[in-house]
Amino acid sequence: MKRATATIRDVAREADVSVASASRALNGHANVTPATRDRVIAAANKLAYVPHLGARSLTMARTNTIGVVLPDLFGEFFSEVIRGIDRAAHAVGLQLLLSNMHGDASETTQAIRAMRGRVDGLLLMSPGIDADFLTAHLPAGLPTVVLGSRIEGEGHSSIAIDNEGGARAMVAHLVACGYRRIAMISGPEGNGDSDGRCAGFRAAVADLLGDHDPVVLPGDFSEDAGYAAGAAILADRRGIDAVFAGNDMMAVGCMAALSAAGIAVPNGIAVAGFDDVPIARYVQPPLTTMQVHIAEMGTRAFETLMALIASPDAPPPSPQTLEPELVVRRSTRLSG
Amino acid sequence: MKRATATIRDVAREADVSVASASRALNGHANVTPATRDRVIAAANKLAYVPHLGARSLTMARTNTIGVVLPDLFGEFFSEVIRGIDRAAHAVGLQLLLSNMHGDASETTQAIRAMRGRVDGLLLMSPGIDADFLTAHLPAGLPTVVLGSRIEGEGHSSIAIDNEGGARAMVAHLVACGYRRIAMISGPEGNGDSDGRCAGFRAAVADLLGDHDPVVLPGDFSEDAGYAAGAAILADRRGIDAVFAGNDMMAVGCMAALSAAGIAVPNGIAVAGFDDVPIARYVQPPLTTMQVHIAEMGTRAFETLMALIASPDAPPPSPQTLEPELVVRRSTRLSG
DNA sequence: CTGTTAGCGCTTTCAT
DNA sequence: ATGAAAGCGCTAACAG
Repeated sequence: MKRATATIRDVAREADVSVASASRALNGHANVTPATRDRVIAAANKLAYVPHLGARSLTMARTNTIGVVLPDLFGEFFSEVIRGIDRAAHAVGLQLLLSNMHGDASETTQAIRAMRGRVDGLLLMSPGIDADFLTAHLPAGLPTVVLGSRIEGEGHSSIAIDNEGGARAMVAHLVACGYRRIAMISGPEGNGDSDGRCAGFRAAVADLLGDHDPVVLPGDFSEDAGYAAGAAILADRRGIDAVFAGNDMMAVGCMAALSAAGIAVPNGIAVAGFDDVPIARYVQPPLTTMQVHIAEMGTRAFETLMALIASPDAPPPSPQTLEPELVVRRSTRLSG
Repeated sequence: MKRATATIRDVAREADVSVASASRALNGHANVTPATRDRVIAAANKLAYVPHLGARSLTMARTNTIGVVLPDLFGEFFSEVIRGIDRAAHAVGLQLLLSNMHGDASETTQAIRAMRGRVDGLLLMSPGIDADFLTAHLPAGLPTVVLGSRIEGEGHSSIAIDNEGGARAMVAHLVACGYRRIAMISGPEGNGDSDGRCAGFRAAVADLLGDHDPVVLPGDFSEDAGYAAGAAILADRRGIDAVFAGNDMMAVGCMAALSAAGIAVPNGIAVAGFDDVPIARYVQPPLTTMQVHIAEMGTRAFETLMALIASPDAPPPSPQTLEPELVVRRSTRLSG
């Protein structure tokens, strides 16, 4: 015989008061006699009463939950964003409704709709999202901030990594180290991060080295792609003395290819990455990379969302940007 | 002027039908004239109607959400469990309400209570949880399965890693490689995983080597602790020819200490870890370790939960166990 | 096939 | 200080 959890009505009856009083007592409102308050508390304990938050949300039109929809991302990134969001959410007592979405944009729409009535706001990260998409698919009046993509339209908040600036910084570092012929390994075609990094790279090599037609090898952010690119460079070196991979995993793969061929890093060819995943400091040699403060992106996105929720008629929230930070390790430092 | 999202009533009015018909049409029930169905759909589109899932949950007494409360864990583990859970949940269209909890057991209680009325079931992972705790703090009738701890009491489901078996397997491997004096670096005092691994280690060295008083150095699962333990071994070697770290990060730290002192791994001293974090394959030499199928633990936990939800009066769900798998890399293979 | 009615569990005016 | 009643948005009998 499975007895379901007691409702506030059971508590009220047990304490011999109205549900109204029970509610007031349970929520610590002022207008309750200490006596009845105690009776209610006692009854609640006796019945092991646990409030039904779903019902409460309905009446209060507030869920104390924020929705998080993320693409199906690989370990590190995923957990870091969540950590950042969670840290901030936890501090103010909010829960996270997660919708890790695999698949395409239509699934994003689904995920967003599934949030209606279950969250007070939305943190959204999905490739290839723009202002039009948002106005088209966001339930009216659901505060939302977009992560990872810069949303230009008004009325939408976003926070993104400055990939372009990061790439420029890396090229500057490489140039400062004395490298003169820098190749890049790009990420997946059409990927926003990859595009930004490539653009920054191109701009920087043009500015700093006068190189208007740098070597850019195709990649897809995987270690294997990095390895292949490394092999390609070995096959047709073209004077390349440094390679800037669009992310760390490709850099790692590239280094493996180089080292398999007996080319020393950084003395033969320098290698740099982007992201600063944990592995970066453990490979041989440790990898120079652009550290992205992923967790902070989550935290700041959350805080922006809180502000949005607090004042729904807020001033136009300009897109925020997060600067990656250069981390120099031995993969680019010319020794001797 | 911020117009809130339309409700089903608005749709009904717009389509000039009752809310009942609107509801039926929207949910694709059979008993609706195609004509009215179309009218309703049209109205819904026109008003950009998005159903309020919170309200729906209340009436249906089903949330299509499962709660996940996890301790505040470090990257890899966290994201892997979630990935495993999410993969399975996504397949059947369920959402995840996350409660990553920092802090102590009382916070666990909080987190659990906060799930009432918002989820159909609970996946719970929290250090030091037992059957008593569960019966005491679980809202009545909330199906729950515990991850990472073996719950012996009846009426509760659990799924845990076989730490003891894993440790035994590792010792067996080490012995097979020819190592005879194996030290262990333990995890944090009182940690369940650590305790299991140490117990397995002790049992195995006793069985296999007749060593009833092996060296066990204190650690806390951190890389630094591993380094310190490595240094301690160097300071007082006692004939140790292999060290089994309670997790990979300590193994990595230990190897760093050894290599800093010029001791070769594995020829001077072999090192093994536990977990198979991504870093394990990238350190030099690559680390032999016990691979734990974390994502699978999540998936299986979820499936167990589904079964629990489907048949609330299920047979006694015996605690499940997940076997780690030996992954041999170069940190333990005697060369030549 | 369709509309009316009654809740789901909770909070909150509005009287008393 | 307390209770009665309305209602959050939706679905599910129950009648027509």
